[in-house]
Amino acid sequence: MGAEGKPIAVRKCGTCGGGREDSSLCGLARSGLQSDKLKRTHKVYEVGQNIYLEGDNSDGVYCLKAGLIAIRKTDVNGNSAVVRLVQPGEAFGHRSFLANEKHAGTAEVLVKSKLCFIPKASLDNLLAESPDVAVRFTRRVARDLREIEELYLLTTTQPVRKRLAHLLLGLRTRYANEDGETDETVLELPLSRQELAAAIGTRPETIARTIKKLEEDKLAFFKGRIVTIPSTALLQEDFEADY
Amino acid sequence: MGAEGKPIAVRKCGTCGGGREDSSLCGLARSGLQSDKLKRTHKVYEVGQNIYLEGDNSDGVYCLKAGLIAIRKTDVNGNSAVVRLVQPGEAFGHRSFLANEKHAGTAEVLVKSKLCFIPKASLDNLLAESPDVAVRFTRRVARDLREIEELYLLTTTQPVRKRLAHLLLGLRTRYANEDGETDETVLELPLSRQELAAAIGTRPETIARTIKKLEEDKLAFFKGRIVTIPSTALLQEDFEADY
DNA sequence: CGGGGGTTTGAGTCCGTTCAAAATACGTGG
DNA sequence: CCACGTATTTTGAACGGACTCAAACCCCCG
Repeated sequence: MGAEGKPIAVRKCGTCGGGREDSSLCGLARSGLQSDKLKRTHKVYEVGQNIYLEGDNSDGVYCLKAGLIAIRKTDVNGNSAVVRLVQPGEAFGHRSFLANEKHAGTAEVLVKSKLCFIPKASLDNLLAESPDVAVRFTRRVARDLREIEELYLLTTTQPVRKRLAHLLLGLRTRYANEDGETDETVLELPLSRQELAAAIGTRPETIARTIKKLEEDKLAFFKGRIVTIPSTALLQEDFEADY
Repeated sequence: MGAEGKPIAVRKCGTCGGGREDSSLCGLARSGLQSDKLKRTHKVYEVGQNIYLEGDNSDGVYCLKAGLIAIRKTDVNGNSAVVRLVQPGEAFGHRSFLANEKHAGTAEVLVKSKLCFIPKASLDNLLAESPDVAVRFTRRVARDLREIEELYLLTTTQPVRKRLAHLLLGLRTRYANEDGETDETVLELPLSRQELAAAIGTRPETIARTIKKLEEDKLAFFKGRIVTIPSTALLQEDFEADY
């Protein structure tokens, strides 16, 4: 009954930005049910706010429209790690909903964010009526799983320099101004140095020193939050190098 | 329409061992479909064999009945990390099936293993007919996701000593002979030192040295694969300590 | 009894951390 | 718009955990 038979196109949710393919919860939801049964609310959060805390009950699923969110896990001793960066077009909070568990991490706003929220109840209806959507959700989580396994491998085996290069290359897609001609890329970091450090699992001091090295090697230049990469190909090369 | 309405009890698959709750693919499958539509095959693998390789197409899902499997991811430079240890009663290979992707890791047999295999085709039927089962699968992956996030946090923030203590504590449940009286635990490690090292993301030399330290502190004693833990409470305490 | 892989030990190095101080950027009120 | 106070970032120096390389050791198997 729910949804059309063929896979719901990889579509963005209303005003959702570029979006990671197939992650769009909003688009997903809207194609599954009539919008009258699907209560979506929209919210705006300022930098530094938390959308939910580790240990909170899951009350629904979020989809980021604009801004930047970090999902951070903390242990009993206060150590913490940023487990994921949520970029516009991506969903978050879905893991706990799907597992029927409390939130396993805190969602912190790094950049003023607009997001839409679909309450648990709506989603339950949606899932019950539209098996299609369930499959889609499952894929989403299965991919999240692969992604964090990759992050785990990267973080446990590569030095900070490579992890930073990797992050820059990843951010480039969304925040860059590529110069069609020269392969030079200018991007505005959506993160502070501290956040940069947390995102790759190191300290701010190390970030500063690593940045300096990258500049010495002319792979990237940092002026505040503006990063200039003379050649992404070169940076990529450095990232892949086996030194 | 398949399956009874209420949640299929958290049950073990036939001969599957203790099993992690709700992970039992076999039990899951059996309650969803008649066994004639569900083709399960049983296989035995020797130490050192690979059940599937990173990059292989997913052809179905496995459930470990006895033995021990490591899921290892490798990058382009040959660096690798054990992303998960599969213990009896647990499913593996399901991520790729659910995401409809190629295997993202290699399944290596660490201890002679018996397992059952449910081919893709059977599972597709199962999922199509029994939404219940789909939900269950989704939960499974959602929990896998939480677990590896926890591993990520542990590995990026804690020194080898703690990670080793954590692994011992985890293995204890399944492989230990607890002494009801004294809190002393004796367990036979299902892994070699090399595998121990891989499992916590370090080198064999570091494992050897760390073992020595644990023995100096009288927290655990190693004779070959036999580990004696005078007090799991003490070991746990050391693991949680904030030094 | 002689390999041969796995494990342990030793020495030296390196990357990243910690602690502390200096420099810079930032926001707020005057 | 400037000045000030605060927070962030950068720099420096020293430490330390884990790694590398290499050799010795051990245990299991043939």
